[in-house]
Amino acid sequence: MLSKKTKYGLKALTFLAKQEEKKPIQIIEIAQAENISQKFLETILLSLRKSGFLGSKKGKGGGYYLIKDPKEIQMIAVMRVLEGPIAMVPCVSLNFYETCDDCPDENSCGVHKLMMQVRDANLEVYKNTTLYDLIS
Amino acid sequence: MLSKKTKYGLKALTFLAKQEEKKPIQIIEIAQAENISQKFLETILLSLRKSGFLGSKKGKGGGYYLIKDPKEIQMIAVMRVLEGPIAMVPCVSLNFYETCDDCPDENSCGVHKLMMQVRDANLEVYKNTTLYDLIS
DNA sequence: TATTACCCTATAGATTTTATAGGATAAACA
DNA sequence: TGTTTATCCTATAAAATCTATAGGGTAATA
Repeated sequence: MLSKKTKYGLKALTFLAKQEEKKPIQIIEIAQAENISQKFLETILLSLRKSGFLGSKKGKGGGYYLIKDPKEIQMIAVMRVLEGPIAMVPCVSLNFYETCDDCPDENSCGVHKLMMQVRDANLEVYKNTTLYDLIS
Repeated sequence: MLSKKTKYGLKALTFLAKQEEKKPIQIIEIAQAENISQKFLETILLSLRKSGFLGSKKGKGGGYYLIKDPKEIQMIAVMRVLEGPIAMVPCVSLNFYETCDDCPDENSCGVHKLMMQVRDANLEVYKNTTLYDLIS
């Protein structure tokens, strides 16, 4: 299952990407438009800013805005920040690799084999999709 | 993340598929070979039996065994039983479709668009992989 | 300096996952 | 026929994770 965090994060990003002007948008405006709890969204946007996707401005007229062009934002990077590793098991993760305690030999493990294929299929999608693709 | 239930279920299935003779194998033997809690595995095997993947025999000499040839067992069916829907959001699920309360229009929803592609990529893998592929 | 709106961490509440308990049922075999 | 063996089945406890909120801090604007 996709977490609400990821879902809301993606919705916020698409909302910002759809803006004509690139001026800051308030959290509350995004929250209302996308039916998201404002406080929850606040923490999500914060992590997106810390990850380099968003910029922010404080005070009156403040809010969040996209730093990069939507065409330059790959879903693979967004998903890793919001949802975590692409792989469904750590033993096939490219960025968060860990051995399984219970598994004596990865190469003869059927789960490993299957999950490698699943990982690759997902990587393919996320690498070839940008934020722009989601709004067009 | 892949749940332990799914991981253990897949391991049990591959263990059974690897058997030369197709006589019943006791839960405890699978549990020990694959480092799984016996009682937890018991509930997993039960659901695999109820779903038609396994047969069982009670009493001395009893245990679980595969009903079909590993080449006839598609991962798509196994995954749906163990892990649930393939789709990451109900609004793109083929078998468990539900609308999102928060989303006024699926067709203009970026999350929907992305998750359709992810679903299709995963379906492709799970449909084209059999239990036999995992042990060979 | 008052107001606005993001910053940040901790933690409460809800849900799901993981695992166990404990007896019921059925088959094998002496 | 009675004992042993091993699955059947449901409820529930324990743990982990996800979702959401609280509540004050900080910086920018006017």
